[in-house]
Amino acid sequence: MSTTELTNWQSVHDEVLRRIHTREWKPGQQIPKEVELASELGCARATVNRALRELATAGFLDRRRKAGTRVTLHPVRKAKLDIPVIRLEIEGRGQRYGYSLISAERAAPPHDICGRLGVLPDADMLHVTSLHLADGKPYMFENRWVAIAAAPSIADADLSIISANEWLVLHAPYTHGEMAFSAIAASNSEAEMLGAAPHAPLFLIERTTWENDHGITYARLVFAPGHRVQSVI
Amino acid sequence: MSTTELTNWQSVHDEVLRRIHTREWKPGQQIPKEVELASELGCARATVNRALRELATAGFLDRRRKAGTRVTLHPVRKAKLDIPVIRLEIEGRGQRYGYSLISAERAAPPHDICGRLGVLPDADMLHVTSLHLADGKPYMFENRWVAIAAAPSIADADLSIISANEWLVLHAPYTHGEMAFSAIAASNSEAEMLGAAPHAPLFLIERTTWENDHGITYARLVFAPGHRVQSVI
DNA sequence: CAGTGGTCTAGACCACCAG
DNA sequence: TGGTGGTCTAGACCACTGC
Repeated sequence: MSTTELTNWQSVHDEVLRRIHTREWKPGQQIPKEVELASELGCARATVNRALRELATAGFLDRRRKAGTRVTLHPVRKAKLDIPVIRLEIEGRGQRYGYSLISAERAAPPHDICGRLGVLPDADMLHVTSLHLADGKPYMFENRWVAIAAAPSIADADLSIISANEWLVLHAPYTHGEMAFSAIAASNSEAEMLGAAPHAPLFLIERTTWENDHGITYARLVFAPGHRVQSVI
Repeated sequence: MSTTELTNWQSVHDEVLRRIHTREWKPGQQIPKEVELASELGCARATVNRALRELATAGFLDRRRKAGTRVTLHPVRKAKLDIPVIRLEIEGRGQRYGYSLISAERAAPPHDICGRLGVLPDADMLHVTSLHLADGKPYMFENRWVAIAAAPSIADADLSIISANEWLVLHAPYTHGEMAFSAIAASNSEAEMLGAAPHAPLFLIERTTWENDHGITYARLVFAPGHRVQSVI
């Protein structure tokens, strides 16, 4: 079938993807085992393994010991979304980044924040609101709660110079987190700050991060009208 | 340092992540080379390589030949987002899936669709609108354009039984695509169909897919009020 | 139980690129 | 141009799981 030998994992990867795509191997169908493919293509089993493993992670193949490898029936495509620091996101568009702190004060967390982060109602927390600008125009309004216990030195940080977002990235790495996208109607204050009409549809990102099941921060990011988040599939 | 030997790539992965996280290895700092780590941890270089490669893909490490491996300065976290077929998305929540075709007719594509998909204005296209239901309630309104040239047999499909979404997944796999999220105000027709107030903020997903730089379909998916897309970081 | 994928190893060669 | 990561190989043992 193949006149030339495929001796690197990328070409094996591409060849297998081609066979899936051309329906030579149909959804649900079992494909040759690693040893067979290796001998057919003229390479080591480890090479085939590497290629098939990547395809399995990408959702094209289902692999199970003893049962073999099959083409996924309902491929669940995975979108990959890069999440840079806001400043870099804006600068990456070739725009000038601006930032202005609105408020920063210690306060007891509201009930819903406690639930999200898993902290006690009497926890010592920092409540920060700020506005991020692109080319001088409002870009995003940030409303954030930080558990001081998880990042004590933030109490000494000058958040009028560095955004809480960026400070946390530098000083309080998280082990895992959640992100949620939705659409909301602008509140009066949000509308005013972002230069939007009251009740205008705004894009909202909520982000919660933990350090080993220890809540660090919850951020509510409201974007100016027209904001789009793009992703490659 | 480590009393026990780490002989599998996952433990090496975790150990390296631990050192990054505890600031034993600081952002920007160069970490030991593969051979050194391998001998320190008591495993083969390939094992270390596997672990470091995964960490680099995840955005924690920057690796370059000759320059060595460094802890990423501004880690760009990657959100992973699963994109199942709508039916499975709804059933996955334990809800009953419903579907109703609203319209399906051949038509010349509007100008903006031509641009997005890269097809000619006189291309033969199928315009499909439909409503997806969860537990009998409106869940998402789908407005889709399909290039018939890219999937000829869709002309024969009975789209009142199987959604265009699902038909395409089964019969016209794509090689790559784009997805964009945003917030819009409900149009009158959208509001009526989704049971929302006029001008209510709605969540919009636009999805465009290609097969080797050959446009297949553009879909505009408007979700019922309150829709959230969640993702793990 | 036996077959398949998952992984580890030791060694080798190569590609890239910083110095 | 030499050092570092990227990859391939042949062989081995193991873990899971369908039969």
